Amino acid sequence: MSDKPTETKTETALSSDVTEVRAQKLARLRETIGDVYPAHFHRSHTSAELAEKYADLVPDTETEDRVTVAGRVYSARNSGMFIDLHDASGKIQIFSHKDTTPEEARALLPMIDLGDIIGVTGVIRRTKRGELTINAQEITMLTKALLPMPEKWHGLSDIELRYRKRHLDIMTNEDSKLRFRQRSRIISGVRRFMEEDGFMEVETPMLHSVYGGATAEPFKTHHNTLKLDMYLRIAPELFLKRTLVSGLSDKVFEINRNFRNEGVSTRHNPEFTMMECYWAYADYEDMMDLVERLFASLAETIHGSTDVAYGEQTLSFKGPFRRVPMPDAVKEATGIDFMAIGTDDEARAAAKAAGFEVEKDATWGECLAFIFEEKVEGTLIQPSHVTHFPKDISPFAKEVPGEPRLVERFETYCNAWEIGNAFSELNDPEEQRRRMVEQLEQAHARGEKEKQLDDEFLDAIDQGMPPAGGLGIGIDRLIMLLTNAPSIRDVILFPARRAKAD
RNA sequence: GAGCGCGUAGCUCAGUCGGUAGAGCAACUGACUUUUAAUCAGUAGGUCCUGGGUUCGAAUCCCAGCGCGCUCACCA
Repeated sequence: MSDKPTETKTETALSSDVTEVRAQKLARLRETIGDVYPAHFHRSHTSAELAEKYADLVPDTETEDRVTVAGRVYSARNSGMFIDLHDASGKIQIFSHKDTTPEEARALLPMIDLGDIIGVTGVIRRTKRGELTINAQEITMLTKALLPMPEKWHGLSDIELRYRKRHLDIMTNEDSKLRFRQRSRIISGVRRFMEEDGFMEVETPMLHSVYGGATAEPFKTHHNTLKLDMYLRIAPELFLKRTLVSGLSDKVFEINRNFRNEGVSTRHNPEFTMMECYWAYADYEDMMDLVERLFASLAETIHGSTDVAYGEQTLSFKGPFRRVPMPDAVKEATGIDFMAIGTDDEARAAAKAAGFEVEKDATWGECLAFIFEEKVEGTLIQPSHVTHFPKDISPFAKEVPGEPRLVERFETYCNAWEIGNAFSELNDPEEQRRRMVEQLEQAHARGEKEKQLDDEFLDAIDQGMPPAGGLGIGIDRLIMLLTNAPSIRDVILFPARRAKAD
């Protein structure tokens, strides 16, 4: 934002009794036990391993099995006699009673606060009420927490705090923890699917000296030694095609961040994760099959079914998805038959007559796309492929044979959001150059004077790129759908926020 | 960027008509000791987002700013 010096002031809680008390306890602990933040601790089991191992242990049964666990203290009852210890795998109860726990271990209890991380060695039993419990014999302070935990029953519910202090959100909100675990499984599921399908993962630059492959506002930065203005990439597309030209692999993909300097919303974060792939000797229909197989596989991975609940809807990711050409969809929704319209003038007139306010110089294709966005997009709830896009808004796609105004492109829609975009990639060097020059002129006319022609890309296409299908999937939105998340910020660990002025 | 809404204790939330702030959890002191949102008694904790204004008096009404949310625009 502004260029005032950024004070790296951490958001310490306001000084309160709570934090002062903890600081005092820390000081006292340092005096009595020495190292309050030891470097390592060996545990014998996680809580989940114990839950599994002792699943058949009946209530009110003791064992002689000595185990060691570690985790964060989430709650304490009966003056610390009962502690709920949480680790990443689950939780287990710790019991410290004068009959079973040595005095020196119990002496530590008053110094333990909710939120502290401790290690416990003791004997496994199951209580009368059925709770798997460790009768503590040794207790080790592993990390003293100086800040209190959020309220135990409601957790952290303030949305701003959940995004700004994600560690507390995940610490206390089970649904948030589950969602980020699912995110991880989805990302690895995409990677596994693509590799099993024969795609090779590659990494292309995120710093571009010429930005392209999409229409969007880039972030600008500068390389000091090279004395070079650079841009955070808005898309990896052109580098991936150059990789395809190289022959490194006939099937390449990349999962990584794109950056767009545009508005934020429940479906837009300035940096977002995209999976793009290019498949030599395939076309856009092959890419449709790929999308359907990928989505079904991910839904199965997460939900064990291709039916996925999102809000009030049940989305079916069982292929094949509905496939509808854009002109047909618009005709169905509005009665306007763009294929029967010959010129840009007639297209604008038809749009106007139907009550759409299109730009004065809008082309036939822009009118078609505009009406599609206005009338059709919002109705595409179940996964659908919209095919046959107008050429004038698709600079990288091949013409539909016999239909020079349309290209072999589709976008996959779900819940009215675009989540996939794919084409039969244009590889005719002369046509490619013509269309990119045209796009550049239009961009300059709009005042985007920094936009440049990517000569290195065009040079690579001159070398000969095999015919190929290309596809981009917005991974964050896909994760939203698969995890029933209402906002993109719910699936991004640390979403972009304004600097907190405090 | 625009419109609407929200901002009160560490956390979750009340706060009526404008009369100077409350509860639960967390914390502290103590009691109790096989609990599991443990229980009981007591104590402490506030820049009511910030700054102006109206008023005898503002958490409350008005204006501006900051932050957040939602919708729209740009975009994916």
